[in-house]
Amino acid sequence: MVVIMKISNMLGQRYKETPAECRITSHIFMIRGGYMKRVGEGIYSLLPPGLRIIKKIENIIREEMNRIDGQEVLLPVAMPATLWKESGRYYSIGSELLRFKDRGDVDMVLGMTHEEAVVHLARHTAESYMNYPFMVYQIQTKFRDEPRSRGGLIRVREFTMKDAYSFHLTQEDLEEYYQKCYHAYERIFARAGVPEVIAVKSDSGMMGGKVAHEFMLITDIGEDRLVVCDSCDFRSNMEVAECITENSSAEDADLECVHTPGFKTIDEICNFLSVTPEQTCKAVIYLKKKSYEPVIVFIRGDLEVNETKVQNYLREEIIEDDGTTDTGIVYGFAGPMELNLKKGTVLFDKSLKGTHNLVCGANKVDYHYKGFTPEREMGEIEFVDFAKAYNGSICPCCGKKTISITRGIEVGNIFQLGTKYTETMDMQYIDKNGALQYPIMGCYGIGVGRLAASVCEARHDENGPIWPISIAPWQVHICAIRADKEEVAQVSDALYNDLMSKGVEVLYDDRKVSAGVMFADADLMGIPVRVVVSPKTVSRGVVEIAFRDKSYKADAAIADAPEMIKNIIADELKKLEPQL
RNA sequence: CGAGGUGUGGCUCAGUUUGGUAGAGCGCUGCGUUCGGGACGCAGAGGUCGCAAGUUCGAAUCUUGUCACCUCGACCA
Repeated sequence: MVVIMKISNMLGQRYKETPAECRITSHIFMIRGGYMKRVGEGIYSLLPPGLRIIKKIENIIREEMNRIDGQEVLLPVAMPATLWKESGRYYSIGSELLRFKDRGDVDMVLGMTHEEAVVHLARHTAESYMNYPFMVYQIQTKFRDEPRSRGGLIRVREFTMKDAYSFHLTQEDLEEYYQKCYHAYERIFARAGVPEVIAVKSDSGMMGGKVAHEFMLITDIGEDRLVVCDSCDFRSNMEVAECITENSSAEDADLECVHTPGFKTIDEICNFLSVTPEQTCKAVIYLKKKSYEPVIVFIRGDLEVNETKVQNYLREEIIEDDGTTDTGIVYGFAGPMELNLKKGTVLFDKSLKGTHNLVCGANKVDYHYKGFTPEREMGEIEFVDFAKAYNGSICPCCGKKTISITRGIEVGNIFQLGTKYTETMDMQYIDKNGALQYPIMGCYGIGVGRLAASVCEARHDENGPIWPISIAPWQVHICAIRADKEEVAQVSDALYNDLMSKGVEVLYDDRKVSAGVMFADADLMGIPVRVVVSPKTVSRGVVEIAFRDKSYKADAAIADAPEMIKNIIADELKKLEPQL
């Protein structure tokens, strides 16, 4: 890695104003600071400072993957579609998978993840049980043709990802290794300067498998909604978090059909009939994506439907009802009783279980029922958890009403995959008894650029990023104020050469610009240790050493400065070492 | 893909309502003065106003189409 750089000949410009297209902090600073430049939608070029951050994060990840016996490999970016046809994902994945043809008219894809490629690599290579377990990983470019990229490096189409794949003989062995990887991830995020990253339970989506965790940085700009308990360790992605509600103590009442002219929404009904949303049962309507058959979810009026749970229950995708299908539903007045569905599925959320005396639609224009008690009216019905957890709902772990909802950025994930890919792609080994078996897989990803942007989100002030020293593009930033003065140039040149010879990474601002410009740029570069050399300091025989986060500022004799700086860097790096 | 918004030098924007042939600040080049928190003066370079068609004697400005970007939603292995 290049150790030194002078700003006077470093490519890149720093901007005083916020570019119009940027909204979030990390995007603003990484464009303003000349870390990267946009090329197309969700596609960026990296300039030296940006690339150096990425490389440093990669090295931390590499060290931690090696610690848990990972073997680094490199899988291709472009590959023949046949591999993806084998696993079936060529057909099941939508247009996020970029497909194209080569000159010979052969179907090709750009890798958006590498399960297929890694199984191709490992099958017929690990044919004996004695080869197991093993883990391979790569740090490679991925391309996902996202419908909407955003937020600078937070969500892009082309990005660098560390992806690891482990292969095991038994589920127990996978689970043990999964824990190791979980721990390695904690070390990676701590070393990258964001020890506050938490693991949450997550949906395994279409990756298959059962157990999965996502590593999240809590921040308001995060795209994922998280459910965390303020009383215990419960942490989950909204997609899979169980919603537990408390029933009101309402008594049974007689069923009564009432005239509710034009009142369709829960608010209107509650207002008109003087009830609270908890005393209503609403119908939320979806369509099955393939068949366009309606799916009606009945749920307590104050709650929202968690669509991921519905999809997982139905084992197929649903979409919002766009109103173009003749479903036979009386919109605004749909209810569970006398529901005249031509086709479709009716589901009940468990928030309705054990409730009494609710208001619900009567499936007749301008009419609702009062006194609806689901189990009395409907007889045996299956109640399933389809609701979104909410602030103050009951924690599934400790039972207290201390659930709170926050947002987070997913910086990494780990999955227990199982045999989905080894089976579809026919990867087998011979066990002790000579029988053929499918190995069990786990997979583990970290988005490198997204992690860099996340660190910037978590570590900045109003003037720019404050990079943790472990991933800072350089460790030390020399500001030579009045570099046109002979004595300043001499001292700063000497310091720069001395630090370089000691292996310190130095960014040297040797430009003949005003102090204001220099400091503003230094703030944007966010380098943790700043050394100021100026006529004032030189005349006193010192240089000034200051931390970017303002936690330290002191003068050092010119002769002592290099050694002192070296020690400071060692100390600061040590602070980021995880406590095993 | 749905709703809303925006496209004018490298960057941030004004000018569009009411058509008359393009401006400011920052940045960039040169000279001089200044200089420990985005200095100042003077002199320069740089834009067929996203693109296309139309209306008009004349279009950055009006009409239609199209493309791109931003925000919210859908999607997200």
